[in-house]
Amino acid sequence: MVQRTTLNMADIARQAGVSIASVSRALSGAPGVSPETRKHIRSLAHDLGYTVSPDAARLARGTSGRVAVVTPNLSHWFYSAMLDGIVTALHEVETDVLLYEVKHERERTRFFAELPARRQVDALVLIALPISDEERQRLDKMEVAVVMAGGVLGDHPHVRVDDVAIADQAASHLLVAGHERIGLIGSGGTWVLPYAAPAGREQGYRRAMDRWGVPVREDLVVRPVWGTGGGAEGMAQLLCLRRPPTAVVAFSDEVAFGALLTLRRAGVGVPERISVVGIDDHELAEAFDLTTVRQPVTEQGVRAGELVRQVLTGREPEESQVELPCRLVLRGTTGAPRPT
Amino acid sequence: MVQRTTLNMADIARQAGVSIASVSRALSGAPGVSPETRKHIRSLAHDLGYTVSPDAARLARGTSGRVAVVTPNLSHWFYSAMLDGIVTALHEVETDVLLYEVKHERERTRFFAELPARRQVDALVLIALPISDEERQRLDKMEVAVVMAGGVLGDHPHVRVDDVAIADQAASHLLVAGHERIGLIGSGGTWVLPYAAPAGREQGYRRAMDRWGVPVREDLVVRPVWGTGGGAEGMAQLLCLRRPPTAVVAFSDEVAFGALLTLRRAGVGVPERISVVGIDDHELAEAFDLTTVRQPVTEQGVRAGELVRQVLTGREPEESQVELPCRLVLRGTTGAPRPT
DNA sequence: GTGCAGGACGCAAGCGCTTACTATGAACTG
DNA sequence: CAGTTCATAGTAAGCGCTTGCGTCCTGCAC
Repeated sequence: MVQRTTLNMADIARQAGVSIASVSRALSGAPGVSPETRKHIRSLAHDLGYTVSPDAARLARGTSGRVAVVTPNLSHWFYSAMLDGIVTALHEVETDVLLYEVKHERERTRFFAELPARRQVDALVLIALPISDEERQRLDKMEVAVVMAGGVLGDHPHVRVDDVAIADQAASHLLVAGHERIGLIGSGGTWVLPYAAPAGREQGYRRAMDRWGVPVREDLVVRPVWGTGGGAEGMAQLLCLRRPPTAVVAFSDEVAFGALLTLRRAGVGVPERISVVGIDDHELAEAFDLTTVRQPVTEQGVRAGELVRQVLTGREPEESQVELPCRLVLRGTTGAPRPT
Repeated sequence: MVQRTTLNMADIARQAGVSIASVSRALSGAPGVSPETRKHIRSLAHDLGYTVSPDAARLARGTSGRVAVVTPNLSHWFYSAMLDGIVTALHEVETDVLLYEVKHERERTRFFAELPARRQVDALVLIALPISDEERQRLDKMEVAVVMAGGVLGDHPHVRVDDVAIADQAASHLLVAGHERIGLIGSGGTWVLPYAAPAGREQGYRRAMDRWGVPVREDLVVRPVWGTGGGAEGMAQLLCLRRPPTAVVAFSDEVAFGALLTLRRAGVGVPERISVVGIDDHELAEAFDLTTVRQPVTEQGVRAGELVRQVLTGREPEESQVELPCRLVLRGTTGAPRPT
């Protein structure tokens, strides 16, 4: 026997001198109560500090007004900026967010295995999380709506940027400036399931080079592990070459930061000797004075949140596969190649 | 009438040829069912992909196994690293996390006003969120457990670092190296309710100076707005002085990053001409080669998560006011003052 | 053989809501 | 003035679970 501890809908009903049903209707906005009654009940509820129990409501109604957001990582800028957008958008429509972090392969497997337990949510937002076919099938079989933020997942609604185009822009910028020996610090991909971005971005780099008729020198393409450390290492690798590149495209800003660190330590002038362009426009890119191609991360999150809302509202969203534009942000780490 | 869409406990009961009560007991681990029956029911439930509805369980039982985490900001490193720790710790004990972001004063007010609605959670974790007295009282009156992560809140359990000590360490490092003209880039505090860190850190700076008998020159103390931009501006301000400092303590690493940018642009050698020390050990501090005082952020989150668990388990935590140690991380932005 | 303890299980009363259905009376219509 | 209509309000049947209590049965002591 659990001690009754909070106010009840019945308490409100009693005090207002109406039935529980009326209270429910008044509070939920459903029709069937006169404006005055509604107002009276509402103000009473407010004064008493009463609010409808979401759990009971969910049980009775069948939907929870709750959404789960699943992210592979919380402490990295990209994911948290995305999350920020999602939460902001969802907050506006009074939708609660349940947060799940699945860092490792194992956790992911487990998460999807336990997914049925999560039927406490109406929808699932995946932040750039790659999943296996089997997991996708499980998802499809469930009655939750699924939205992908920062990627693609079958026919589910999604929001993302064009990774190929984004890297193409980065490389093109260097090509336009006259660079030819352009390196790429890509990503080693230590994941079991591949994230979409690395492959797409490498492809974009190659596409741009192709278009300009500049052959890709494979020794200028390195793939260290992801992150600042990897960037530093990758850059070091490139510096060891007989003829280092005059410019590099970094797979992401974080990688570029690492590359810049190596260059600074090596006493290599940026952009005099080597130009560096990143991808993402990390919140600290400006502090590094890094030229980069900006992808609107928080906005992607917001859009994803809106997609969720639309899907939940029932009406099929006008446009459920959103692709946001990216654009070059010129700062101080790129310039023309030094005349030989 | 909502269409029954998922499996029911009744479905399982029927198939297993037992009563609903037995299924509930078998699945929840409660006593009262024979080991064989339990096993049978469990495997059946597993095969059918059935899981107990958390909502119904909560309704019937009165507790939700859900915790709300409230943060003023999601996209900044500090908060998301903290969140990361909290989520990780809570994930281990199967506690779901509801996430709330309250960016502005107004949202905060609203959040606390609506708090009763949140009785869907068993506990509340506040990430370094300053709240008003009135709000605190509301909190105290509610039956939720409250844990503060990265700060103090009345007698509630909390995890944090000593901001005074942390800034003291930063300044001392410079003093030991022989600096005397040490600037402070603090924080302007545009918040209505003051965050604890700024004041504490400024105090720590002053304490260290005092201890070394070095008078604080007020013109060397600037308080721009928080963040990288503020840091850049604050540093610029200091550079304008007739005699700029030979070293600066930045209120946080992000501020230090901005300061470094200004110095680089101004062509001022770091640390030859000016040393810079930050506070926090931001995930990118290493990329900036920034000397800083490290505070264990994610770990604070983890500890906060553990506090929640303890509080929820009922047993009063052995130690509910945790203060984690910080330590200087030497990197390349500090050195001895240049001999005059 | 009788009595009793105790384990395994079913019954049924909620938990706090939503909502289909029904009742009531006021406002209209012809 | 009877006959309708319609807005408002109440009744009560669940939603899917937990749990106190009662029942039954087996095993054992006397």
